[in-house]
Amino acid sequence: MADRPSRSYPGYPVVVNDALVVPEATVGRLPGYLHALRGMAEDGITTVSSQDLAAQVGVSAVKLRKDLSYLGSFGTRGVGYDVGHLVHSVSAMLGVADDWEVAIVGLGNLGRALARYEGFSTRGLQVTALFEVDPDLVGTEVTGVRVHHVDDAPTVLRETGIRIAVLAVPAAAAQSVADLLVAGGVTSLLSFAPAGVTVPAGVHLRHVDLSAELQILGFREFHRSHEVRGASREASRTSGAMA
Amino acid sequence: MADRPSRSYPGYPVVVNDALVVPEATVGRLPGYLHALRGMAEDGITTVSSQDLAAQVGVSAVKLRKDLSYLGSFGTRGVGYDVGHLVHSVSAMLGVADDWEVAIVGLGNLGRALARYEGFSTRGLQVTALFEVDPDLVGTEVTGVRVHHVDDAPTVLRETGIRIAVLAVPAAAAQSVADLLVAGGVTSLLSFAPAGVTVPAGVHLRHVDLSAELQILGFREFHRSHEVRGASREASRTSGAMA
DNA sequence: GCGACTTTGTGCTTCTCTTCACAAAGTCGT
DNA sequence: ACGACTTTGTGAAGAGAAGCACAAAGTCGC
Repeated sequence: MADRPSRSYPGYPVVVNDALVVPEATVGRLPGYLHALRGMAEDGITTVSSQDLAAQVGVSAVKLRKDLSYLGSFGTRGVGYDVGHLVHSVSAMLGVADDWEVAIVGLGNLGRALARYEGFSTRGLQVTALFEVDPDLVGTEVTGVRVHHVDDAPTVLRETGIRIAVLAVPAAAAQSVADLLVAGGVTSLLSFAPAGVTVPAGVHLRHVDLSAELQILGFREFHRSHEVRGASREASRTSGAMA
Repeated sequence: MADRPSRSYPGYPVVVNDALVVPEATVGRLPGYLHALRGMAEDGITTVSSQDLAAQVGVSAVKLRKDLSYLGSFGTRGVGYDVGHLVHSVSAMLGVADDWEVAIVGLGNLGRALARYEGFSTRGLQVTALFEVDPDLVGTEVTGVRVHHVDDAPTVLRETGIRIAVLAVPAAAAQSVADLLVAGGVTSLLSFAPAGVTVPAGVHLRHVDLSAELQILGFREFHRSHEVRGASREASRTSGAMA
């Protein structure tokens, strides 16, 4: 316990010269684990088996264990994992310690909804800057946060040092706004625009297309004639935008 | 390719004995292709190369070609693809012909935003039913659609035959509401709840966790010390210069 | 009509993620 | 203390997706 920076292990790599080797897929599931774990902690649960936690999150137990193994966190065989310890491990890995400041660009239906979404604050995310083009909105406040003009984004972003931004603008404006954000020093971008956005290497881009999600479901409905997949027991399919 | 009787005929579904042979990953990209193609069609563009289309969507050209090959659609070597034909092929594959009716459950920030989102209609999706628990909202209308009480979901869904639903309720209610929807005959579910939801086999579930998306970006920021890995995974369009 | 050039289509390789099988390590009842 | 039972951790196998290289098939200029 205490601190164990290195968990040297026979074959499996966790740290290679400061570069973490955690599979992309695993990272995508960590937030889910953390959320479930926190809920458990609040309920006073101190120990949980991979079986139970996995069921709650909706993944297989083996997958969960393998994921956790990358964190170097240890459960106790025959018992399970210590919830508090796990919360700590996963939080540390995700860097939740620092609250990340996030900017939202575009205050249409979606942008406003995101700005007001309470779910962020409890997850270490703080919306501290808003941008719009509509002059009627610029200068106003949404949930206590000032709305800037999108043209001022580079300046404001640099001043605040915000590096994570959410793109909730129309498809047509997506690319140009993205460029503006990158110019402002943003290095992680979450785009909701139904359009392809390209960014310089080094900038992380994730894309969530709501219409596409539904169209994919429509596709499944359309071709509903395959009982072959997955079959039995809990069929929980998580997916976000993957890139 | 003269030697082996590959697949089907000009431009049509690739269905083999009821079992669809289009990779999951490909399906996930089809909506993006379709969107870009429609834009091109509107601009009067009649022909496009895999190179160009891929760049616009943000994937590699080879990936695009392979994806399209599953549709059995044919481009012309040395020229490219016929936009109109491709729009038709992809639409047919996605089943966009029929407009899918979609129900939205939960009219919080996110639910309302989705209900008002204009992007759906142009993509073959029609929001035709809304559900809430808040008695103040039940009975009202949002963008011309009546709001029902969530308890009436099974009935309403059965009457309307809606099979695709969007879950935009708090985490705590997610599972029970999902059960209700499934009881109403929903077979495809898109959940925004930050909680694991399990559904019976045969029901398709997709999960989008907005907080998780940002947390993943936070993770990348936190561990930004690894510009090593293949650098640009996406086609990088550095502002200004060309490669 | 012919050769240079373009662009598609795909077999094969490579890589990543998932699943399986099982040993290791611990608990609990008696 | 011991043996039955739980639950973790992980090597190895399997599945799926991505990328490379190249042949096939077409266009265009002359």
